[in-house]
Amino acid sequence: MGVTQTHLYTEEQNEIAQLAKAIAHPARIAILQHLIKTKSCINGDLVLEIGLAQATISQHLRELKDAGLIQGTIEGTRVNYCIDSEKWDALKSHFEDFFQSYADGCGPAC
Amino acid sequence: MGVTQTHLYTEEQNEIAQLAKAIAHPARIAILQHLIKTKSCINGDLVLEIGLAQATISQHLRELKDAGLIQGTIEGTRVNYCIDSEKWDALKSHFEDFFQSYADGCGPAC
DNA sequence: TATATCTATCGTAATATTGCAATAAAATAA
DNA sequence: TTATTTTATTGCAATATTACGATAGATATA
Repeated sequence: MGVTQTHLYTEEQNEIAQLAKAIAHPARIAILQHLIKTKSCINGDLVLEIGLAQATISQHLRELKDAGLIQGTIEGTRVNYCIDSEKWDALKSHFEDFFQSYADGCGPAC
Repeated sequence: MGVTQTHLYTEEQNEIAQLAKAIAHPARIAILQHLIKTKSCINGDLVLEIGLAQATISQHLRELKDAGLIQGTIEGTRVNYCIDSEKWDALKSHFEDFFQSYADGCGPAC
């Protein structure tokens, strides 16, 4: 128990859910918005910007990285993170399709 | 520890994250897609459609209800659930705005 | 080389989520 | 009234997430 039974669902359902989970934390939303605003940033910036510990920010960054939403390039002692535009577009169109599937309002039974 | 520090973030960031969390499970995606397809359905249908126990489905339905994404109307011994179109549109435009904010690709540092 | 800076990882604690059996609650049917 | 049907709730176990201090690793600077 306690573990999501992914085999019960379609690949699409699992993928949408996984992408949603990647952005299902306000710190990760804040990180993405900051990345969008500055177009590149480092872990240290985020520690000041957001009020979390360095280890926690690093953990959130890795989750976004694992989801493929961001990329990090090492620059000296720092790391420049930025949005992965391909994955971002994939996420975007996935959600657009999902939202688009509901268009005609509620059925007669409601 | 272990609890999300919502006070660190803007209301918008918390709201997007919360809505994302509501759809961050394949069972809930499957439920929403089924609701969209049939335009109304009941818990029992979903138990057959998805392979989860009745209690588990009921739990997921409540999470979607708590998020405001679905409504349930009692019909005899059954409950007709359907999408809440207002909240759906709110979710949609929230995500659209979020995705739209990233448009010009990666900055010079990447 | 020694020190400082920046990020990742490890270990740990607290809390949340997922899933199900058992049971309760509420309405219908016999 | 007494089943029957359908959904919600409770209680529990397993797993996942969130957060942070301590520490390791890697690079730059004195």
